[in-house]
Amino acid sequence: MPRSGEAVRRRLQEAALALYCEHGYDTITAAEIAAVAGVTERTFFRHFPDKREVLFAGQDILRAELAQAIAEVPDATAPLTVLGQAFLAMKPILETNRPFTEPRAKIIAATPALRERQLAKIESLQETAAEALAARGIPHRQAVLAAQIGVAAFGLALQEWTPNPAADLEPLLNEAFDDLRNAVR
Amino acid sequence: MPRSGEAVRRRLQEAALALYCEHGYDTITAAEIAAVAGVTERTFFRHFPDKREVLFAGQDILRAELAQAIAEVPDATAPLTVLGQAFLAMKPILETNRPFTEPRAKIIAATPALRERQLAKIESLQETAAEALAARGIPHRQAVLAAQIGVAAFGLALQEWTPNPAADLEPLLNEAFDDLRNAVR
DNA sequence: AGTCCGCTTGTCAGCGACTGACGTAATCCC
DNA sequence: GGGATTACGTCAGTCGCTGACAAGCGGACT
Repeated sequence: MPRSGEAVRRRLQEAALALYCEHGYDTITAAEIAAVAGVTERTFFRHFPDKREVLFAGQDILRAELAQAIAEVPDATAPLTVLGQAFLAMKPILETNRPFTEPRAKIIAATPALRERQLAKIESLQETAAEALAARGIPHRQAVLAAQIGVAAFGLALQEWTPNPAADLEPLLNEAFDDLRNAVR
Repeated sequence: MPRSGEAVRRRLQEAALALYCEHGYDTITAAEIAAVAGVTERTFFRHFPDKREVLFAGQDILRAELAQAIAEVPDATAPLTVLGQAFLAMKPILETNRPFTEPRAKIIAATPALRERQLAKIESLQETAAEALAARGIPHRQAVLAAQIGVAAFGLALQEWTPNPAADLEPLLNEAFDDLRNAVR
């Protein structure tokens, strides 16, 4: 695997995050990001398919981790409890990326184009969750529905966890799942 | 109100739908759509903010109808049953637009950029549903959660209703809500 | 009737996102 | 050490989208 190019990629991500934060997503051009990273606009688009995706790199890793976490949950029949434990198992990864996720969330919330992309990422996360649940023997439709609800609860918990440095993920996650269960009645 | 311009707008929508269907979203340019509609590319972008939005016009109307339907549901404490009845009340509107929704759904499903936009529209539908529930006196967080689940069930029912001309919406809706309730346990 | 006004559209110039083709320097592998 | 990847730069071009200005058109007012 090419060890080179990885450094450029990281520099592009950091430059993009910093510039987006300071000047807003719309006013920053891809050429400017590339210039700060010391490369050309063309190589920016070689590393990322478009100007938005530079903020969503690592989503593939997250999906893979979630799939593995779901597969590794010890036997629990209820799909939602499986998801709850799987999400909790991803805590270390989330904490590692924490310094990036907060400014990232701010720009995304302030930029409709980025919010759209994020919704697409969330949907793909739902799909992998559904597949991972199905692989555990849960019927297709039920897996899809549980994934939808579970990911929604996960997002709700993250939404409160992200801007709050002192908060612990576990109680927020439990609270979100409980509220979701109550909302159905 | 300008009665003129409305005809151009409709022609643009129909031309876009037809061209997208036949040649795919990506290969069709805004100028081509405009040419078929008998106008210039510039006026296309005067009627629609971007190339995607031409397929999602009328979403504002749908949101308004949903808000009104939720407000008009006779007293029912459980937010999910309110939503169920509200969705059912929108049946006539959905059936009116039916000839357009099926080809539309096909292109959207085949085009990631359009799928992203649709997810954003669904999110805005969730938000209006949450607001309408809150206006009924339902606590904020509970309203948001119920809206999330309810809209998900609605989308599930629509997904089966759209490609099936003979299907009735009501049983599909009930089925979706029931499955969702069961998925929580 | 004539004029003024608001609205819609056409035209033009221009920026930024993105892509394909081609050349080049560094790196890897034998 | 030479050939093959690999990552990048350069160039040219298309398309999405926007601002500015002018032109036509109907409706209102006198």
